[in-house]
Amino acid sequence: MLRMTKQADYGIVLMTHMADDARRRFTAPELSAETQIPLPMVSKILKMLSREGLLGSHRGSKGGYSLARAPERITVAAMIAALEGPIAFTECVEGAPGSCSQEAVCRLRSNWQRINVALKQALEGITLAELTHPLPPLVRLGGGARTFEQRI
Amino acid sequence: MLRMTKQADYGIVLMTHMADDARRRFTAPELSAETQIPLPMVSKILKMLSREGLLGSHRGSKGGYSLARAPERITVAAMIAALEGPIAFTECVEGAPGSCSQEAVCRLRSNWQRINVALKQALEGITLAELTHPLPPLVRLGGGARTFEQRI
DNA sequence: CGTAAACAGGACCGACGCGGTCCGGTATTG
DNA sequence: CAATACCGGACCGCGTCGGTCCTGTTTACG
Repeated sequence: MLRMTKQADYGIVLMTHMADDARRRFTAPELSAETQIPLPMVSKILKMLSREGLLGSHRGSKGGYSLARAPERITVAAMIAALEGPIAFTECVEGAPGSCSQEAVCRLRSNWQRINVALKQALEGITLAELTHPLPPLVRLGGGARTFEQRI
Repeated sequence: MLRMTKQADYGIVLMTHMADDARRRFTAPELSAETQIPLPMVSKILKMLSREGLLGSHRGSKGGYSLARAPERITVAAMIAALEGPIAFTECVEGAPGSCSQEAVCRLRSNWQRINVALKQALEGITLAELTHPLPPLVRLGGGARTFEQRI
């Protein structure tokens, strides 16, 4: 568990595919054929990404979608947030203060927030450009527990 | 989104409460009263944690649950895993090789695995003992993006 | 100017999992 | 033997996810 939705997964597959030819304009049918993801799904996801400003869209015949920014400037965090809302480990992290009845006495909240921030920053540290490399030489995630043993 | 289930959330609240008095034996009704979590829910969660070996249980009158190990030796990762299964960002990370049709051509898998490992290690780096401190002096998560910019 | 291609918006739907409850059984204490 | 408490599992409503479809509207091209 603790996994992201299939929509976000698909979305990242689509974006990665588009990043291979960053200036090209892709139609939904093309992307469906090239990624094997069913067309209606592709269409739905591209619409969301476009609405969220990660893709530019051009209507009409010869229309299609293209990356709104260079792949280096699109983070994994942004894609996930666009497709499944803000990244929040627990309800109390996401909600406005007061949404949790235990808030006053809950010692966990600050911990969750830290974990959440760390996860978010990890995902913000990975760009679409880096995803295009099968075994990226620089993935901004430490490989060992040591990496996380830092004082705040 | 990208959040853990309420069961895991509750479970960690319960465990944290128990860690306050690590050698005490708690009954489900007691814990329900002390945490405001409905009894049937508490009962269900404690059963799971016990089955997974994080709690010891004693039946009969004067029975109850107690921590199976010292709070320093119980990680957040273990609790989450016990309550909502293995930590897996995407299906392809969790499933046996072959479960994803795109596997051969998918360049993303290795990236997901790294992200997953990093997340897992972050959660493994936090112990129940640390959760009992409202603002723990040492939470094993970097506070800045720099922390993650390390070569593997 | 008409037609085809393609995006836009949103309704719609089935299925599954989550959150939550309840019950019958068994072990332990006194 | 009675009370307490864990154990296993059935059960259920409801929301969300995954997925489809339909009705516009915009644009290119002949």
